[in-house]
Amino acid sequence: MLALADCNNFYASCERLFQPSLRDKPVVVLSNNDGCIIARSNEAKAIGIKMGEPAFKIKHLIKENNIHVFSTNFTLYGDLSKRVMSTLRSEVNRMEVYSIDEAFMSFKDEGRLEEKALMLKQKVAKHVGIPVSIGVAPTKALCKVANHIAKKHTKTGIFLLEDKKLIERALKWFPVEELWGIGRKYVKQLKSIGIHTAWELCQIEDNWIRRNLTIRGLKLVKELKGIPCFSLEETAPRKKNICTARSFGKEIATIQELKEAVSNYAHTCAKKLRKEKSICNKLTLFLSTNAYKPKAKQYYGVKSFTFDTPTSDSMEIVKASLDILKKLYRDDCIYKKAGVIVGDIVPEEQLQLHLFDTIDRNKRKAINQALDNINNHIGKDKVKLAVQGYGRKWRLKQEKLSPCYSTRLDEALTVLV
DNA sequence: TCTGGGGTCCTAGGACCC
DNA sequence: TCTGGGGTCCTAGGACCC
Repeated sequence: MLALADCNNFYASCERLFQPSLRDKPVVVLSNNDGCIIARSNEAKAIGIKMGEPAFKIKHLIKENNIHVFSTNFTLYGDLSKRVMSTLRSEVNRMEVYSIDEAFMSFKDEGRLEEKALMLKQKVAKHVGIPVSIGVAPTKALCKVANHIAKKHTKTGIFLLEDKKLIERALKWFPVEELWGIGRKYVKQLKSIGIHTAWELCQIEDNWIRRNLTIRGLKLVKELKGIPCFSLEETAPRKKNICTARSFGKEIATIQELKEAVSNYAHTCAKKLRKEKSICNKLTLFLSTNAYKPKAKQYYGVKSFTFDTPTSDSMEIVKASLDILKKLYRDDCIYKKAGVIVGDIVPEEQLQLHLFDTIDRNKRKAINQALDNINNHIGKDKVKLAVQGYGRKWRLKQEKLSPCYSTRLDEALTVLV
């Protein structure tokens, strides 16, 4: 048996954790640049705030209902996620961290599965303070179903889906659009042929599923029938691509400002590569104008570059990005977004040298290591490349940013006794 | 009228996830 | 005024090989 633990309204719960007075209040968290709603407390959901809704469109609702708004604070969420995961890990033998707020765990056939789930939930609540729901079932897809039921239709936040009859009952009621792996397009296609529930999906012949929903759809159906097709992946596989992309706080037009933004994104990609002990062969840069301004001139530029020798060197990756930028830049456009993607990633130790390489790679490695060490010690980007600049204009808008309570000593909560 | 058979590798686009 | 970011997997089709 497997269990899926999923944090309830994770980002909203993180923000609330340090402001207990918001416990029963509507809370929302915004995306980067304070753009869209990406998390809602139950109270905010009840008011009718939708996921992904642009914040400016619901200003009136926020005001009328006194909804508490937060800018996204990934440092905080990342740290609390780690704490939730380590608490769960302390109680199970095998676990897969599936996302920032979800983990699959193996539950041995030791009976009393519900009690074990309840104990886990209570331990996380006590040690970290984040509410989780847990679904227990024989396959991952059924765990997703069980978790959904646990979250929406139980008081305990625990649901066990083991008994064949109970599984059938659940699937006959479970809407196809809530299934894991069934997105908007597939829902439309399925509904057009009269499939509305998970159970009905399971009645379709395999060939049709295979043809229309690909092999992944077929695996989903098998999992719903209790045949495991997705195994527990205990170690995260090496990333195949790493992307750093941002919309700018304000639109920018000059190549100088773009250079600053792009070199910062490129440097971030390089840092992420080094953290994973990976090197990349390929670099892609893209630039885009504001697609929400249809009257303005629209442009989307994208171009890739292949390194002769794979690298994770900040200087090399920044330089290559700026070379592409020069080629993509058009001075008759106003830009809203840019991004750097490094791909074709291999492990650092599999470095294939190039016969005519001109860079002293050992020296560069030492420089990058020193850079990372210093910045990890005394603060992000305290030492950086000059080209990264001090520009303010393109930086994120984060007007409602909460403190990094759990990762910065100077932002820790002050308690008056 | 009618033109083989058996492969691999790469990429773009589309679907999905959180 | 104002609309996120970061990923994966699958498939079809093209280019190429013998």
